[in-house]
Amino acid sequence: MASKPLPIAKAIAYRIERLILDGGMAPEEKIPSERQLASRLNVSRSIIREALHELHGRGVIDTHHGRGSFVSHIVPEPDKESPLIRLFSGHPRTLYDLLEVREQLEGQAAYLAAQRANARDLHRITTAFTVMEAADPLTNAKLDHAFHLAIIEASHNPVLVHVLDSLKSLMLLTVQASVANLSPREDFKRQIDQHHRRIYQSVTRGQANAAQKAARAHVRHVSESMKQIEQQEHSIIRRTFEPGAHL
Amino acid sequence: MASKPLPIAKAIAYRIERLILDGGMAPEEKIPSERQLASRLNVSRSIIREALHELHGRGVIDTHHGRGSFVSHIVPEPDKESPLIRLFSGHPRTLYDLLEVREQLEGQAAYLAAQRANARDLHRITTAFTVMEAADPLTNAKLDHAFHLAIIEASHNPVLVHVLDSLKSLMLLTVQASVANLSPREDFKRQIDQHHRRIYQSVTRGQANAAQKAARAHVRHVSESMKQIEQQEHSIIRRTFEPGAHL
DNA sequence: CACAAAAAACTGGTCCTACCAGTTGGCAAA
DNA sequence: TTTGCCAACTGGTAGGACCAGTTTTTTGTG
Repeated sequence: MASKPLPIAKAIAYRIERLILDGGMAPEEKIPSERQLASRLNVSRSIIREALHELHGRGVIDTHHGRGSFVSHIVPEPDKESPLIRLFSGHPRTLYDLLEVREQLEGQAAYLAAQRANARDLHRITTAFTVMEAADPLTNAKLDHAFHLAIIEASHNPVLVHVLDSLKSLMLLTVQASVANLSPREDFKRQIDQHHRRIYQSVTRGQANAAQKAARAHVRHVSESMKQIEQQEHSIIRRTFEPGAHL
Repeated sequence: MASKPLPIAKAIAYRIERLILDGGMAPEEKIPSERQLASRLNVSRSIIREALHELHGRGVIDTHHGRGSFVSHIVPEPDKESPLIRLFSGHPRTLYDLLEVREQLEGQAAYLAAQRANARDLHRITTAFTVMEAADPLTNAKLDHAFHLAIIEASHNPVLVHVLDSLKSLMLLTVQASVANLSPREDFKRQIDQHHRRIYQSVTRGQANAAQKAARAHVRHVSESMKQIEQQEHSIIRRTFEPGAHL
């Protein structure tokens, strides 16, 4: 009694989930089109559609007419007030709680990435790093994020990917502006660059412990810098948290 | 601007769900055949099938080849609990990804608790610990959870509390059974107790590093024990995770 | 050259028809 | 009566045709 002849649609749903998990797909990432999946998995498009509907029912993906299907993220958009969002907005202190947790998780991500990154991961990390290094400080925010994301995904731990994504979207609600204010300082940017290089080298060389240490130091440094900024320029961060703030 | 042009399949899924709920259909009750529904609701059978797949994904119905679809006997409670979370359950590998993350965060929680716990925190931790130690192994699960929760909350980091709570509820979906199988082993329980004591003492004495180390070792030990169990008793865990498995 | 409009090339959404594959129940033959 | 087979259900799969949004490319201007 090996196993019951599982219906293909269910099996396909399961395989697509695996594609999402093993592929280290981040939330909001686009899933191959129905026709692509159909030909790639050698089943009819009907089956793919049924499988996708099941996954949608489970809350795994979201589908948009004409655009495609996307991996959903844990923390729903700000529209549905998540208890978290409400808790966090308005309490600057929580920002540092967030960074405290991020320090651990980014460290672990770097650690695991150093151990598990495959050729494709290393290529993506290298690309992100070189692009980021060459870019001007203004457009740096997204590239910085891309670099960190590449490392996180290279950890091949979907739980880590999703948790850090949640934390990130929480931070976006609060800090993005202040990071931008942080960046221009020449010395600060140079320190950040040095951190990034240290992380990059450790990961690509497979030095797990060094990578973990570097990533933790990086987050901690950002956190402490923000604390200083906050003390110096009271208004900036506080304004960001103002109820009406829009980013 | 009444409502967005909701896709027919989604609308049909909603209508069928209402047929089930408003119609007061009992669990195990057969719902009309796909062809019947199609003609009665004036849509193609494809749409019906996609809608039914979505309902299956939500756990509302179960479908059997040649027999029909039936209202799921599991309480279709308006869960609202974990949306994307369900992606993780059903993939054994993710369990260890989860534990991997938990190891870090429980460690950090213990570390922070050792630094920040106030008198009230210490009292709660002590109470939870003593109660747990005196309890019989059967009712241990909840007490164990209470103990860990007390420490996590003593970290005074709301982010940490929330994230670990999410992970915990994830694990409950998957492991509870196997942990129950794990618990009876006398030697295992004794080891666990020793871990708990080590964590307890470190936290209450304010030894942050020791607390962190102990908490990490604890989670890692649980994880490795489960791996062993999995190898020994292939069928138990594997069967639980089988795609077609119904629990 | 720059830029906006049009067109092609995507994406998912719906319908259809035919056929395969399990399940059930009734009817006929032993 | 009992056996066994054959419809007539049920869901499962395939693939084509077309509609309806989105994105990208091309093209026709200014």
